[in-house]
Amino acid sequence: MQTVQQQLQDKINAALLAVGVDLSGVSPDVFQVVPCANAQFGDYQFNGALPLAKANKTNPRALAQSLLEKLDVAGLCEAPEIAGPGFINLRLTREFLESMAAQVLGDERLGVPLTATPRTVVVDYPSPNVAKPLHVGHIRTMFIGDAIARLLRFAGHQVISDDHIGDWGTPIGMVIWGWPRFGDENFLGQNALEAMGNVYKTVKAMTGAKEGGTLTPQAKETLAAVREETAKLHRGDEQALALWKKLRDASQVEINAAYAQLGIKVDVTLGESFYHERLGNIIEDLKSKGLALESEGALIVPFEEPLHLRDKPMLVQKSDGSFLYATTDLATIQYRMETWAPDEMVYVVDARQSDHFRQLFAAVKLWGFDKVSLKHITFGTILGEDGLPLKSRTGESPKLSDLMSEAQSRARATAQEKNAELSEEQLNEIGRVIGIGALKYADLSQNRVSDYIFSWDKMLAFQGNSAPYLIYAYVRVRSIFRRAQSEGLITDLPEKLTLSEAAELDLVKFILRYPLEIETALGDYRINAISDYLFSLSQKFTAFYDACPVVKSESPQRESRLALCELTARVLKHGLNLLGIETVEQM
RNA sequence: GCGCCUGUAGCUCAACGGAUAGAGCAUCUGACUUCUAAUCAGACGGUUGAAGGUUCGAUUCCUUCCGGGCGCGCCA
Repeated sequence: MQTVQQQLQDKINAALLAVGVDLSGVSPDVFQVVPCANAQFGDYQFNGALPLAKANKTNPRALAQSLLEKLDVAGLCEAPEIAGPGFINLRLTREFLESMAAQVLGDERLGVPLTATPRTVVVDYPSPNVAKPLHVGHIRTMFIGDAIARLLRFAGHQVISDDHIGDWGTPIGMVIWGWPRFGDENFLGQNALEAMGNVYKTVKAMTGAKEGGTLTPQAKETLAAVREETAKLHRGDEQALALWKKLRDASQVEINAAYAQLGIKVDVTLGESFYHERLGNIIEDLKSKGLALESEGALIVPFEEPLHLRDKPMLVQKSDGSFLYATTDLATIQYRMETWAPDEMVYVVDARQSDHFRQLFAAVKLWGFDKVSLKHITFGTILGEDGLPLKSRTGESPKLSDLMSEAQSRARATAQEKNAELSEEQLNEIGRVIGIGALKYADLSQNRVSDYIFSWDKMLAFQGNSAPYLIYAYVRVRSIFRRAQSEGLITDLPEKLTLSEAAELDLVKFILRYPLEIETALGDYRINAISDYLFSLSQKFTAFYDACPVVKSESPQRESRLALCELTARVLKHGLNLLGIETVEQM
């Protein structure tokens, strides 16, 4: 089905054609029909008359007037109006809204069209390092990455979420070297990530020990030993490999458990180690193509463009012959191209790695993969209360597992306090859904590019603009339906709604904007467009809930309001699902 | 030094180049014998860091300056 915006757009386009205005030299997004920011002007507006007037050497109001004469919106809108300097304001008719709402209700996709240009997209997330514990700093890649994957899938794209875990670099080398010295075998079985994280932190501290600004002799010695241990692993040394496998598998179990608790779904897990056999060939290939050069004993890929990378080459092989992150990333891209031939790869990674990805993407282009679109979807850093980034190695950042259990127990306690009729089982489920949902919402409702300071109260907010607020709106609908059911008032959904109150009209109009919000969010992966929309939707529903009795109203208004409730609930549930947030039936 | 990001209400944040810059929290006033008050109605709160520029129109784009964060060859 066509969205409201598309229908209006078609009418405007036809009018533009009929008037014969010169569209050249004006950016196409100027012709977009958009929702009015302020409802007092109308529901949608067309602002194109202003820029077009200039190109056509006329005045905007006159141009808007001639457009109006050719604009046929009968059946959709009331008579259009020209306002201000030349805005054309469109107000949808009640009849149109009544019939559109029923159509959307009958549509599995809630009125959201499938993309006209499906792509195959690899989404790279969360890609944690197996040697370090998961802490709150990891939630952004998990939540944002997962939401992007869900959003793309819903839009009709082929998505492969690929967890590129860090299991072959220096961090795991540190743990392998340190394990016989500081490792706790018993603890490994109980909490692998923490057991390994402890060793990692110890070794990291040892290799970083400084005196008067330079590394101590012991630190240098340890660093050399770690490098040798890592090199042994990469050479295929049996002992190192056996220990590596044991440690990696143990931490993978825990990583998987965390994903399961958080509802993070990855399609494939292909860590760095998966690519190690390719690395030598890649170096040879880069050399033979003249892309890689020797510099200070190491091998680099230099760049001519972009300009700021001119003095910033990408290092692909260390002077001791071992490989780096960048090398593995090249291999990963090669593998993905061979295996899935994607149109796009999306890396959901902290903004601090921007330079690395610029280098990588530039190198990949030189290397010959110039068709695939490579995107680094950056996000801001989560900072500690001191305003500095959380660091896993200092161990001072809250652990992800603590955050999850705190969220769930607070949500459970609140539910128990609010509703005495809930069973133990229900309380546990509500605690889980609301707790995890609140965490996700706190992160996803924020513009992804900005940093934020971690705060328990912010992450676990249960009032106002928060997941519980949205889920509560959903629960209220379910509650109405339970009541209606018990009173025998459930009938087939009406073919068209019967709208009279301002709150009803307002709600319907907003529901019909869902496709537009999905489109906005997909534009540059701005997930908070969805959360903002859902919050406003919940506010509008609550206003309706307060103003319009449902069960106690008379037919056909009752059926119409039930339909409107159902529609709201479905959009809410659907939108929350795109964010990876579940719903409950009662709370 | 170079590069990227950022500066909006007391706090945390929104705002495809569009009309009177919006929410939440906090503070204050009200609303539960009512389809669940994890709620609602209302009040208070702004020189969008500063100055220029482009535009019919700038929180949004450009320039400069000021403040904050991050990154910059053998880590990932």
